[in-house]
Amino acid sequence: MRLTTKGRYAVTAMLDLAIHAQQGPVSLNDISGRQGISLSYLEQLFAKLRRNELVASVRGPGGGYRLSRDSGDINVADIVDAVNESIDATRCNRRGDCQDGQECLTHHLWCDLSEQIHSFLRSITLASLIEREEIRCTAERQNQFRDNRIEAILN
Amino acid sequence: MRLTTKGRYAVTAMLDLAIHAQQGPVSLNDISGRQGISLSYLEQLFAKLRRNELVASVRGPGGGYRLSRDSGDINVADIVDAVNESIDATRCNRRGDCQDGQECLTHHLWCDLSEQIHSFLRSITLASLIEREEIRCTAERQNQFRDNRIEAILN
DNA sequence: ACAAAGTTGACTGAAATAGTCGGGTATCAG
DNA sequence: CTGATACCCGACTATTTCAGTCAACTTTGT
Repeated sequence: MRLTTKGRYAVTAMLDLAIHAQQGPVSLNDISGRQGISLSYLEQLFAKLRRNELVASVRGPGGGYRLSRDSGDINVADIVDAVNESIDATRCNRRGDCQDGQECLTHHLWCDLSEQIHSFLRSITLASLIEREEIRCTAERQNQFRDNRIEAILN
Repeated sequence: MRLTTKGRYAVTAMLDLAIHAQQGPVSLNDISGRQGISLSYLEQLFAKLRRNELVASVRGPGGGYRLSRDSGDINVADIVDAVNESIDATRCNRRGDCQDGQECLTHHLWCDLSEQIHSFLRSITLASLIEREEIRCTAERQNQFRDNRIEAILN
């Protein structure tokens, strides 16, 4: 089981997308700027998110990505699963053939842990994250930061 | 955050140790045979477990390892932490400087997840694992398997 | 036509994993 | 005393994954 920057970046980017969704499609360039994630890497991640039908793309100028469903219908487990092939804690992918074709001594423990993590992440939707105070603050700060940069470039 | 065979092997080996504890020190050779983990790799893992004072060693013939405290006082989180440096889900190790010295958009989410996983693993002791039906069965099967092998060698 | 944006595939340096190997040292049994 | 058993330790390695880059291409709005 792994949860690395790949999964974390994906969730962060999706949340950024959800926050700025009301202003039409959001380009990866904007997300890259606000969240400090390299554009090329975002492209890789969004290819997977698109294949898993979590986002839809709009090509051409003014294009970008949209959530493919309501932010209340997308949970964190969906996102992590889309980019990390799986966040399973067992070695055998829950098949139970971890040792010589039979269950290893700790098979059930890892199954339980996997279920625990999954149900936790499944219980958290993008919509519920947007509600949170700290996240609204952080998002506000990031917009501010971007505005300052734009101003600096224009002057 | 990672949970790989390193952590899984460590827990499995410690559980094996706990199960066979009443017959004096358990050698890594025995654990290796029963659990299908390479001896050299076990040595690496037990060096860390010993440094974290989860086990104590007895050298010489008839030696092996003992749990350094009661199996009810050793939980799974202790073991995983001893071999994997940490099972933290955040990028910043909870410092909150994940993006340009400030908290990233999803910082609190990963903190919550880390806490969730940790408290789950902390709630499970070796003693409580031994109680479980499936584990008793698996352990019994592994003893059987070993006895068969010994018999085969003797004939 | 041009530029903005997504789409795709190949590539790479660095790190971690999952071990192996070879030599130690302590200690007990005979 | 000697040998076998077991822990102890450091160096080494093949493989995989991560995290990211780069280049070329297609689609589409103005």
